[in-house]
Amino acid sequence: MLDAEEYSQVFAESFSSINEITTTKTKKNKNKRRFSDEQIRSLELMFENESRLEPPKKLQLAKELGLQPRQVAIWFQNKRARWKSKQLERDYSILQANYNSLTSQFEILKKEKQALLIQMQKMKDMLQRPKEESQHSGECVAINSIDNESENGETAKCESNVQPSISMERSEDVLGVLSDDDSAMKGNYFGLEGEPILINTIEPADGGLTSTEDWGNFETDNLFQQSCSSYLWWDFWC
DNA sequence: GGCGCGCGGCCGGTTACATCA
DNA sequence: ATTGATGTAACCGGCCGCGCG
Repeated sequence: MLDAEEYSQVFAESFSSINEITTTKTKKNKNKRRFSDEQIRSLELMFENESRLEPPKKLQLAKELGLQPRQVAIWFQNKRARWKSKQLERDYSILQANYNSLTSQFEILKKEKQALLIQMQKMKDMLQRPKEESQHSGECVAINSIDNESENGETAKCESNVQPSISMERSEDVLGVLSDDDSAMKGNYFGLEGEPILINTIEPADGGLTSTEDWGNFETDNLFQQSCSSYLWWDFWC
């Protein structure tokens, strides 16, 4: 804090050197004069080394620059505030870039998911067709035989109530999960579920997960491998 | 050891002024 | 010459840590 003696010293100096004072007035006695370029350079240089000044250094710097210690202290306070404000802007830009990157990645994933759903539907139809034909003709369907053999250890009999291991009911469950709202999937893929881990997902805008280059190398096989270990609805593929 | 008190420093916000387009 | 925007030195009030009695 500025004591009375220091205050009086500041004002005495300010009012005595009229040529350096642009204006002197106001009820708050604000006597502003901008620091010289040389003073600013020295202050900036010191700030780069340490954003907080030890009292002895503050006194020394003030003496060297012909300023009051109080002025140096205030300059550092203001500088820290300005730096913090700038830093916030930088952080915001990075976050925004990462968000945009994640959004585009998610859109790609969504399209891929749609393509997979269509593919799955086609396969489902392919499975359904032979079953219907067998019901009409009374013949066994090869796929049913294979499945029953693998489960029961013996050749399956041609019974209409025998269900394939890949049941349509289950497939529909799978589809049900898949066609559920995107937010669940989004959360699982991007770690948005539960406690926010925003900081952990942040990557530099020029690299890491968020880079389009990496995304270009993204392989769905890896996705399936990862998913198989944690998502039951991918059992179908495993 | 816990407490109140004064002091000094910092911070967020604000004011008043300088500068520039 | 005037004016609005921007930058900044200085200030204010509140908070916190520290030393001391």
